[in-house]
Amino acid sequence: MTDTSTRPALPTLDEVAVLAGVSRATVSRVINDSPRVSPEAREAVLSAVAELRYVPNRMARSLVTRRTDTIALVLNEPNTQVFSDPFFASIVRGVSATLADTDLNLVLLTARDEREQEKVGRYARQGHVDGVILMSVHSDDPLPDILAAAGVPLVLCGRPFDDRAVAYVDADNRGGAAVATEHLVGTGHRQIATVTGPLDMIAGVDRYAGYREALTAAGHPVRPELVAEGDFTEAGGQRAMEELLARAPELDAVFVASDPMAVGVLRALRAAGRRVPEDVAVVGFDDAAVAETCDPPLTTVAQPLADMTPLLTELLLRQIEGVGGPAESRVCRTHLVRRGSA
Amino acid sequence: MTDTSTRPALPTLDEVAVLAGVSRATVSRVINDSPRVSPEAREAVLSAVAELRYVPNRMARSLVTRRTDTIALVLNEPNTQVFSDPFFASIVRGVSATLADTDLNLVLLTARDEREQEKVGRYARQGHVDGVILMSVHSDDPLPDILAAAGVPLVLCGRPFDDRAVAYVDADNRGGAAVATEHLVGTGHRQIATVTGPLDMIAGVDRYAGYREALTAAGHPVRPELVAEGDFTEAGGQRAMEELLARAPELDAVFVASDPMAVGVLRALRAAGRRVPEDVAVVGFDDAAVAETCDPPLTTVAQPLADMTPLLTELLLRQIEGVGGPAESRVCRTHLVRRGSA
DNA sequence: GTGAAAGCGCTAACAT
DNA sequence: ATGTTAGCGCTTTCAC
Repeated sequence: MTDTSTRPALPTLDEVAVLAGVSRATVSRVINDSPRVSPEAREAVLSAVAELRYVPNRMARSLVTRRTDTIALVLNEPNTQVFSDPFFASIVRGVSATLADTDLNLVLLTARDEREQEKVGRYARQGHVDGVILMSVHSDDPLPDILAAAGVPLVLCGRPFDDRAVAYVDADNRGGAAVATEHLVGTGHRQIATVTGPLDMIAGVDRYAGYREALTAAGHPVRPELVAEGDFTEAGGQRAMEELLARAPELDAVFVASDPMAVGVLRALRAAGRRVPEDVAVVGFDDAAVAETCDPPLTTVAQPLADMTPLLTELLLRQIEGVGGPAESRVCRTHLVRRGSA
Repeated sequence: MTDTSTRPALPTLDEVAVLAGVSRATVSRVINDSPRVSPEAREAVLSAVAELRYVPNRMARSLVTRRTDTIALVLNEPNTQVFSDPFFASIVRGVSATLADTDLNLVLLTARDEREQEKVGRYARQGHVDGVILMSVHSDDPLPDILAAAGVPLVLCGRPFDDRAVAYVDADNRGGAAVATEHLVGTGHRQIATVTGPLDMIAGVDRYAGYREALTAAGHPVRPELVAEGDFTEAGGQRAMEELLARAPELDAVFVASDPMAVGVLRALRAAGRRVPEDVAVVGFDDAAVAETCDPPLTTVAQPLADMTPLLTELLLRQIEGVGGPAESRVCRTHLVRRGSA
């Protein structure tokens, strides 16, 4: 009995060629759907392929084509909770759905600390992937530079802090936050507070900027005691809201920079005996599904995921194909979804 | 100006060799940490490598070594919520931590439907990875067979349904459930119900088996009206508990097959005016962190993740190295963690 | 339409 | 300790 732990020798192109009675070149043409093959030859090759259960060796192919036909989605987030973030899950699902009918593979890479970031950088530089989609970029993220320096096609999911020459796709966070705040202004509120996202994330910064912009445009002052920083989690939202209630009980509305935080905000308001929306109006952002489950359902600014995920792969593929000039970015329009009585 | 969208030509081994004034073989030896290199030669090569920013081409290397130094963690779960499952997140974190000090790469692959499963199978067969860890295997999962047939080293995270010749790592679900149930018997309870996991998952089946085993051993009958099937989610647990309360209000204890479900169970009990643990004793399984957050903290059977994740990679690497005989499996001991007053 | 031949960048005997 | 040589399995001109 031979060693069963050794991987079986896989059939090669030549073996297929011999069995089909043609040359390696012809087999290669059939495999790659070249039109310059006679029906008989194609037939013979295909049946040989089937008989031998032949699968092309990607390493050999990549060595000459310089393509791997796989792209990486890198999750660059130190804390563990990335996975539980529905935004993240939606992006993964969206991108993988976009790639479903192509022959491109998608691999997920995590980079929780500096060591893992370097590993990811190396992985990409070594030619394992044709391009990278990078998620959740903090201000001090070294990965964009590493990858850009290595010439690896790159698209960020989320606007980078400094407006460097990197392609990205993002929601119009500033505009969406402004619309949300304008809505509160328009419904007659005057003491409009905000629970921001973490201000070391661009989504947090931009949504906060939109809030201030809308207040200023409406002639309202931006009062520091009406601003509390959250961390995009339920618990963080609750904590921030408790802080706001302690500092400025006179507030009559809140723009919450994410819907999971809004869940915590509602809990804090309820605990404090404030009624929503009669006493305090609340508008969220981001995850319409979460907003829907609130009681009462929350008016929220929906993140246009259906627009964003196809764009991510589209821009990346364009870079990989090498068409067009400099890396291109896109910002997707957001819109207010009115719900309940807010 | 040349085309900037084209990837720059990367330096090769030969260029390093020329610059260092040695042969390619010597460069290769330095790169691969061979001891048979003089200090001077090593020095010269290393500085040439640094100067050219040389990175070995993995495709070329893999073509000859037949190793990619990357393993895949495949998430084979149709529904979206995998990502939000803390068990899944823990496994990913654990495996990637185990691999941190090695030079092995870890890629995550998702397989949500049959099409994606085939894609994953192809990816592995084409030689992109040295081995696969497969998570969340349902009874009809075709992936194990596909991979096994292709001779791809494979370790399942979770016992397979049929006891096929596949390596796996699992917690002692049956034993743990039995211990949990014995604990309820031992504390004087007589009407011990259970909220099972989904019975198309082996973890659900095994924990249910342990429950019955313990009851039978104690001379108690297994009463169908005391059994309700959940789906490992909070909402599912709550629904199942409501069902049990309607069917058998006389119950005085519940073994809940997962801690997230236990959260729902507690909610249902509270809503029904039942007090825990005075009126109904509850014991959970699986996620000690969740059990800890319950009010009061839940007595639970802890999943031994710290044991399981290193084993997953260990067994896989052993297969990859080709040492030892047939694929080896391991079941990790579970233990009851007493908390609160239950 | 098809085949012959030349590599892609690397490792691994085998010499020396 | 170092260099020479022969491929790994595939794509791709270039002839025919």
